Amino acid sequence: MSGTNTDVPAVIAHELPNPVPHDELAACPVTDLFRRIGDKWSMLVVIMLGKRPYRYNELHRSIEGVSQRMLTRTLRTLEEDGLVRREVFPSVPPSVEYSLTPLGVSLLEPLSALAEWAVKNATSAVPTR
Amino acid sequence: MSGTNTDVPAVIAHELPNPVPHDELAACPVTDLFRRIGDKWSMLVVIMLGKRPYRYNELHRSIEGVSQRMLTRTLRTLEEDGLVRREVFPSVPPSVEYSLTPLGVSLLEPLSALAEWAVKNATSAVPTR
DNA sequence: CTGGATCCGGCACGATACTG
DNA sequence: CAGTATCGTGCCGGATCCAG
Repeated sequence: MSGTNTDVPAVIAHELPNPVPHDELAACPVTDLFRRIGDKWSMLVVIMLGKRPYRYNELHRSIEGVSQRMLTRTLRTLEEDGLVRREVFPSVPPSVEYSLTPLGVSLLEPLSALAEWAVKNATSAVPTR
Repeated sequence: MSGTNTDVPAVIAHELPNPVPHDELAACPVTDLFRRIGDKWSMLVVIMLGKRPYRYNELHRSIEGVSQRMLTRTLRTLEEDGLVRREVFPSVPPSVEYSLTPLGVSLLEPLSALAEWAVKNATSAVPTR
């Protein structure tokens, strides 16, 4: 059973001796990560920006389905988390370019591994839920 | 920049010629995957079950923070998606054991890659958002 | 022990209108 | 072009009670 697994780290099976000091915080880093990029658009944007830098409306048109509001919010959050860099070029029509930071690029690799899995097993899973 | 990346698939940059036939469906497999396991507990459960099979309350105690409702919902969904297998043993106190299907095991690998990334970069990212 | 049923608050998300 | 402001809604998710 444990023959071909890749030595899953026991980062989840931690025990919390103190039943959460103040309120409740990110239990484990994995949970925290998914709370940040596990929303509807974040990883989409990350993978897009992994191919090349994009401008705002360019992204908006490419993703097709995201609202301006959510695209802006997603980009802001990713920027705050240090995954995306925002560059403003003071041209006559103002242009803003978004790109991945080194941290974002490093995230791209495990993320695309997941993406590849999704593509592979898209048909084998239940299509119509 | 493209030296050490793992050849990111262009699964996202598809174009939808028809602006969604009926309602709206899973745009791309990646989005679809995250809509399924991108919730608060799914990948937690998958990673836990990747270590060994668990019984219900065993899982409930291990994850520490999940409610019965959400644990049940999560397990049901994962089962419907073919990632988790549910076995009922008709003992005197009824016992149910959950384990990963082969599909679930295959998902575990890219998932743990993401998990490792999260652990590595947990400190480098913004801790207090 | 393994859940199901119900109530309910918060927020993720979309649509629309407006701005510099 | 690149956003911001506001409103409305669905459903995610927790707490609690109930059941086989």
